[in-house]
Amino acid sequence: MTDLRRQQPGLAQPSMREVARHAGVAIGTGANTLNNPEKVRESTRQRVFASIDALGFVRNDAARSLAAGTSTTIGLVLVDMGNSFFVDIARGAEAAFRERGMNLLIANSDVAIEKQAGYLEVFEQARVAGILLAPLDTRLSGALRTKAVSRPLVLVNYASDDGSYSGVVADERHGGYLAARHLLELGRTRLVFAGGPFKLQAVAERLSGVLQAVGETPGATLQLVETTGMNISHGRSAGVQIIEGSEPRPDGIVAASDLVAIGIMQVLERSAGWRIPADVAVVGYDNNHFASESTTPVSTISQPGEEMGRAAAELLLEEITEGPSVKRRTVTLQPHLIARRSTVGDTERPE
Amino acid sequence: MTDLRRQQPGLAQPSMREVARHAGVAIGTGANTLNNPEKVRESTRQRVFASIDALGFVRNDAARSLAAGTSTTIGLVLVDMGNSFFVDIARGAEAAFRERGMNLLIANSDVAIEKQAGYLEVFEQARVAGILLAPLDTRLSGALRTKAVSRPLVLVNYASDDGSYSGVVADERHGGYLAARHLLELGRTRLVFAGGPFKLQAVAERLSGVLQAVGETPGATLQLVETTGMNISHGRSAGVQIIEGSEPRPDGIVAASDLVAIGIMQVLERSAGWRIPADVAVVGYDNNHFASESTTPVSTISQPGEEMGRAAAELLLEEITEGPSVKRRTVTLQPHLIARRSTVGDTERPE
DNA sequence: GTGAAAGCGCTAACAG
DNA sequence: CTGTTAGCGCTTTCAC
Repeated sequence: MTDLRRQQPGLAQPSMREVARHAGVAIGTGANTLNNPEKVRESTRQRVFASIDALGFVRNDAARSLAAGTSTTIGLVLVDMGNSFFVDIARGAEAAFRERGMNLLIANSDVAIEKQAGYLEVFEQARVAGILLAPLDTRLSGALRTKAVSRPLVLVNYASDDGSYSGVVADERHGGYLAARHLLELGRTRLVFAGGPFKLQAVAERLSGVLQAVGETPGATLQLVETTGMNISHGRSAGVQIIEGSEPRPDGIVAASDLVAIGIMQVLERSAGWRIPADVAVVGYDNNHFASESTTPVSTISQPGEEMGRAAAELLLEEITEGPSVKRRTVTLQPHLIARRSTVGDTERPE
Repeated sequence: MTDLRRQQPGLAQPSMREVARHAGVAIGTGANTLNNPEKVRESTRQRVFASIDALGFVRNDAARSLAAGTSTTIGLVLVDMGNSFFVDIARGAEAAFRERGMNLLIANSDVAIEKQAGYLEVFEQARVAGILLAPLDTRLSGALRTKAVSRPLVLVNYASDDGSYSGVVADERHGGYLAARHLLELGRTRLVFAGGPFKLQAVAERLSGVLQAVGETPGATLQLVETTGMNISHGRSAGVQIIEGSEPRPDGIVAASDLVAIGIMQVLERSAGWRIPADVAVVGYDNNHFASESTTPVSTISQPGEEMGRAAAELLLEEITEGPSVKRRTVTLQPHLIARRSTVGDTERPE
């Protein structure tokens, strides 16, 4: 720790044998110093650590995990590192593993199914202690069935269709319900749901929650605007459709993502001069970090990303500890509403 | 590939020995089938692959890398996965390594020096082929000098103070120059530079570029507003300072980050009613993904993140290939200006 | 082409 | 407590 020397990069690493010889002990004692310090006399330990420092020894983890048959690293295959929701998941999982002394290594599959498969195999081959997978919305089955998956594996943001993996998901339906309910409670009755494609499971569930809320409210109506994606540009075209839509004008919009919400708001305000939230209130989804940062902060449904990461980590640790006989299950976490100016106007003061 | 069976998770993995026995060949032949296919007769190879499939064999990479003394994975220690600039770097590096058949594993140090040190050690112990480090702006030296770093290591977004590591950086000074130059060319003469703290190297360099541009322009003036950080809230307080600042009003603002720019814009528009860009034009920095997505898209200096990742990957591959004798160097990449509505108004149509 | 054998660096008994 | 030893699963000569 106090030693500031730096190894010449590329030099051969000293082995435990060399450390042991340098310290004048047997190799087994050297190993015990690292793994079972209580089994080693204080003075011996000091000597060994001194040698470790002096030689710049770094334990070879490939050898360690080969011999011990265990690993202390966890692999996380993330569908999209550019999405703050998944970054939150990673952060939550990392914290949970860190508390157990385990390390989280992340691979970015970048919405490419073959990268996802490739990194799963990398982690398999590395014999990590376990794998966390935040997969693409579609075609998970293909990815997982193509190759043998023999490490403990837990899904995040995806429910295993056949119950063969534990997983953590957010209650999308409830999120949609919350969003619509919020608008209805503000007195809005002519709602629009915008997003898509509807075949995406998450979108379909959010919509079903919206439908439930609308159904519960006499006099409330719902218009559907399906988009081909969930980005800001899709939001813009949804905005155009809304403007050109039938009378009477909607007074509340549930967007299936914050990006869609922002795109819609830009078009409604700029092209049509609609005031937000006076003329129309807008709720987004995801609590993307910029949703609070746009000029009109967007009310949104916040996904419990960090909690989901933590919960997934707990499930995986369970599976690692208890072995394959563990009871597989899916944990559902609740999202919550964050009301901002796009629905409640200036009454809500951005902190 | 065509086999849909799935291993019981947790079952013992078959070894090459078992595969070889199953295929009726010697273990050495099994290894050759995988590593030197040309040395194995076609029919034998087929048999071995069939056994691999049948048994669900997954090569143990710990054993492989221990025996071979080489690895095919690269470690990337990222200071902040939540920052799209660093995500771009990761993406660029990943692509470059992928082309060489290497895998990129990412660790998020999350702006915590001890996590950075911890993950560096994880990668060291794993004997990865090389390490890419996007460190904290400050105190790099401490992190790297505390522990022996013996794997090839290349820095991203940081220049090694003593030239002992290769690295890739963006030309911050030029970025600052571009931002100020843009405002000056639009006829703005009373500029403000907002951001901070100024002791951050990147901020200081951006400022120096701004100073140069202002210095080159007769009649142009510059006012400094130092913030304690680079988030949106810091931008808001900078906005307040600007409003309360001395007459005459500034007509152009260079913010040291997009977040600061957005915070400033929110305050100026909402609290003071200044029109952007009519009264005051604002340039941000970083091209954060939401900069283009806010209601008034923010002109910005775009960091060449992906290119930096690629370049860093190339440097690291060089170092891995040529060994420690390789000539260390720092590659500087140029940022570029993206003009959006916050400076050029509606003449620039957001696509 | 194929097979046998010697480690890679470490862990985990077990014997002193 | 300390030292010895037998592998972990794979790569890699080197004979056959």
